Amino acid sequence: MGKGRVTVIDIAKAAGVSKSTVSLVLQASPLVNESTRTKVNAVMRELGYVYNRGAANLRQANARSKIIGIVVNDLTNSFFAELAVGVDTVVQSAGFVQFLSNTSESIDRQREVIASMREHGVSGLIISPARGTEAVDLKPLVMAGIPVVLVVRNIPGAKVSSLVSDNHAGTFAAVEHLAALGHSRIAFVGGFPDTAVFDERLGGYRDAMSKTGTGFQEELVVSSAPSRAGGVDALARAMAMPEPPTAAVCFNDAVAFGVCDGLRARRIEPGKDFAVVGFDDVIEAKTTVPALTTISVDPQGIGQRAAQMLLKQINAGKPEAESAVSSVRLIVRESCGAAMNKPGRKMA
Amino acid sequence: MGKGRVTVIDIAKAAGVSKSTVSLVLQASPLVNESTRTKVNAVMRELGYVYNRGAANLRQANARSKIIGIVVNDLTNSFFAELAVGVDTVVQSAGFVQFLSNTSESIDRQREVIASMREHGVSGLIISPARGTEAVDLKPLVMAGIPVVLVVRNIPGAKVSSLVSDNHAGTFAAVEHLAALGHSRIAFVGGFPDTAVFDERLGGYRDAMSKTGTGFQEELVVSSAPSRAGGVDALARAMAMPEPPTAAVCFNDAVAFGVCDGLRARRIEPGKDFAVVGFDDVIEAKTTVPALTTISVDPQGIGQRAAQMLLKQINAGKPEAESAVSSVRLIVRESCGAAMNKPGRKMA
DNA sequence: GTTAATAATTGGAACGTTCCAACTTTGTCA
DNA sequence: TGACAAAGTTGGAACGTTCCAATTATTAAC
Repeated sequence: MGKGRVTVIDIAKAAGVSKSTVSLVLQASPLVNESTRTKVNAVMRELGYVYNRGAANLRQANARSKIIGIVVNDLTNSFFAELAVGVDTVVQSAGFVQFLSNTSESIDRQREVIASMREHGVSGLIISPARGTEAVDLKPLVMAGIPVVLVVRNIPGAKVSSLVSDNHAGTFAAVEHLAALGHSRIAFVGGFPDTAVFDERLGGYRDAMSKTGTGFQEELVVSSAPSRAGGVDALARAMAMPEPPTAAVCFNDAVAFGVCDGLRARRIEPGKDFAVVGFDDVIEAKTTVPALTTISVDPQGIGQRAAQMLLKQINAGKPEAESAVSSVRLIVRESCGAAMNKPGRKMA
Repeated sequence: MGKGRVTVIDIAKAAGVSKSTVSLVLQASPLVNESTRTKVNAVMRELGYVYNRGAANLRQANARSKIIGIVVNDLTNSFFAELAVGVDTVVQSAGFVQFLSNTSESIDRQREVIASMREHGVSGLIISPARGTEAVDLKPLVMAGIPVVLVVRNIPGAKVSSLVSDNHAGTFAAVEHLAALGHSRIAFVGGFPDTAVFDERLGGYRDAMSKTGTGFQEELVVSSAPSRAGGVDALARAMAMPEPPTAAVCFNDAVAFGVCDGLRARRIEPGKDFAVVGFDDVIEAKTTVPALTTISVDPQGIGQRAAQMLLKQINAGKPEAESAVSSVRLIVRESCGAAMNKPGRKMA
């Protein structure tokens, strides 16, 4: 039981050098003699020294800490969990460590969390903003020169970097594929209408419906919470129409799973009697039955790329905002009927 | 663009008081006059002051930082994502912030991550250890007096707190339920045999099989990776037996989903022709079709309780190790056949 | 009007590190 | 030999905060 913690001074004393030398060893400076270095390192191990980053980056006011913060709006959604894993892999290998917090779509919570991270001196932030976040909420961060990368949801007017999926292209491709399979009554299912992501995905759907000649019809858009339960609910409303759809492009995979659940409950077999396409390609998508046709956005990849963008900004010194769009691709599996013998043209 | 960051001294100067007074305001000390407090607060807001925790907990060597670390072995598993959310809710409301890292079952990574957290001065750690973690790996932490709560997996010999589910009781109840429904060939499916959790769950299964009179048979234990894919694989091996099982108690929900997938691929309807019971009660369990009968362990609840245990230790000062078992209960849904008319006695 | 108690405020020292400029030692060259 | 450079090493100051003991201002009591 050492009384206080062991410091560089203790090490210096025990190794018979000055604290300055110990500090140089810590920073792997080439200035220090090899034999001194090994001796100091030995003493550090022996005394169980642990580096105090707090003290360190108090002194070096210029270089900031080795912490990056990541703020997500719903960690229980596996999309974000995977995104966090992607971020973790790259920041970790750059010697950073990650602060992760979950806002549960609460703006207040988000404000607290970001404030707390600033207090801890994060070098940068990766944020998937809560619904309703405005450019002004990010103002203090850019004023302070803290690099920020927005992911998943962009915020117009905020002068920060962003990395979002090509939502428009995703749903566009999904509709084209379904049309090629012979579907014409294709619904757009799930998601909250007041979000940018919803607008983009809906836009891709709308444009593709127009282009393929079937035309866009407002009634085929059925919104809901972007969750499995929301999917079940939305499908019920869709099937209650006078002329129900034969296929659905879903807001995300969670909704798509819900749609499949709802179909089965009605004795309609997804992939056979009805085509379903998701969005995100979460891990479960390929193992579920029927395997889900979906738009792959590679959550881990996005996390990695966002982390790289952030590190670049941190190292560059001046935060040069940069906008990137992560490309997506359609992964055809069973739930759209393409992998079966015949496309799902016969309806219940 | 302020040149340097704004400090208490800047605030003091602008408000016409001393830095000590500003410090007292920061700590919400009752010593300071109300009018002074409001003036100082106003100035802080005006100048955009942000508290420097690094400097603060450098000075107060006794009270440690307001950071708690959480280390999980697989963040992509939604069980752990939910656990993290549970931890977050309670530590956040106690004014702490959480460091989250993912080890991906790598012992080396785990060591790095823990070292990094120590450097940042975490006040305590919640750890779901990577496979193969030994008591000696935690030694430095207990030596340093850093409170640790192990979750999910306990490590014998480590003198730290732990919170694990009552695995034995869970599988025991599952078997009893299936036996009551008329099953006798009940398999235990999935999981890696070299883990404590596996042993405990298998133990509950074994004891219940003996008690119900059907007896324990080694061949009915089919291990695999604890994932959806592992479940598909294990089921294939189980159905290849001369006398295949009519029911399965699965290592966890992921495996159970895989088993359902595998059954459907064989045109066997889970919940009707074959009974499936999972373990964990992840969110998807109740919305999937058929809804999964499972052992509820409430991941968020475990996270919350672990966080409470940790905070208690942090506040107590001396880390008094405490072992808790989180009780579980059987949630009967459709996949075991109980909610249907007849239990699944007719076999393929 | 003096003393005592209370309320509010304050300057300096300390926390553990890094930076800087200065210093010592050793080696090289004219 | 003296001058100079190179290689290592070093003490003190600084970073932004909190703690402590001391100080001043205010009120209460006699």
